[in-house]
Amino acid sequence: MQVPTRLRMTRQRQAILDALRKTDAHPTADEVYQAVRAELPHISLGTVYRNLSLLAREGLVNQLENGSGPGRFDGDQSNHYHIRCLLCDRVADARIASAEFLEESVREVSEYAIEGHRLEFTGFCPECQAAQLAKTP
Amino acid sequence: MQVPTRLRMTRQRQAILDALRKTDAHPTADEVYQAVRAELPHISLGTVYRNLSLLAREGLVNQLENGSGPGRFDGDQSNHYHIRCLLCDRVADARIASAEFLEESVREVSEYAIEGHRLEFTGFCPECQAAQLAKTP
DNA sequence: CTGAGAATAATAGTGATTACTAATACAGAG
DNA sequence: CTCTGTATTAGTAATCACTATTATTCTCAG
Repeated sequence: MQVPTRLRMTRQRQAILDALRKTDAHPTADEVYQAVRAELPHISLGTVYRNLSLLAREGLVNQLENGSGPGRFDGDQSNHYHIRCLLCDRVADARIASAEFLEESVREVSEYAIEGHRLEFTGFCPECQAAQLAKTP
Repeated sequence: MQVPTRLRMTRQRQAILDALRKTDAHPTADEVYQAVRAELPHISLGTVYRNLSLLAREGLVNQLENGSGPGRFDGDQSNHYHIRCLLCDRVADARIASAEFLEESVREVSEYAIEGHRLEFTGFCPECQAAQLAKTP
């Protein structure tokens, strides 16, 4: 996928994009900032925020809708749902089929012009399950 | 539904709960604050926030997962999904059947202990649709 | 190469929410 | 009903995530 000619590719922007594509975690802006600082120690947090939303607008990355707490970003462009750990807030991919058909049901009962849906699963990640078991034997 | 004996029912708490149950809108903490001030002019915004999350923890109200912007609350205890207007952020109820069966599909492809799901629809409310039409004839 | 305009670093500001603290009010015991 | 202990409150400060501002620097089309 080529960056549109409108968008200059600066070292900072490239580093942010690389950092996101390198991981299968779903980092927050601050985590991206920490990661990119290894390469560009003088990068500004504002630059990370600006470029993440810019790249999201251009469709090069996805911005996850956050239940609460800081927003998270995903370099994986294929559309898929997410599972969020209720204890550590870690996010993993839920590779199930799209549930777009639900929108049709809503159109039948609502005056709204339905455009899309957000679906996220909640639960406990393997690490936190293990930690819970260790605490209560 | 009786409040657990642990929870004192202060005038402030009761007013917040009443305000939420009286409306079918899905007000933000600040909107609840404005509404309750009609009755209790000296109530503090912090009190509203504290009681809303307390009532949510006790299961007396629901806290909507906010995409972005301020959180919203719902006095309606029956479980149902929501539709959010992409332009004005208004929230309406989407009275379709629960899609709990999706969780089973996720359990098959994930190590996470799935506990629930959050589903929200997005679109344009009747008011904003009309406004859009008026702008581009 | 070079210069116009886009992007950056640093910092200040904003909006939503939470924390703190001294004062107050609720609810059960007497 | 009054007393008393603790939960709760009002008011304010602080925090958190993010956005705006601005002077300076960097990119890249020509």
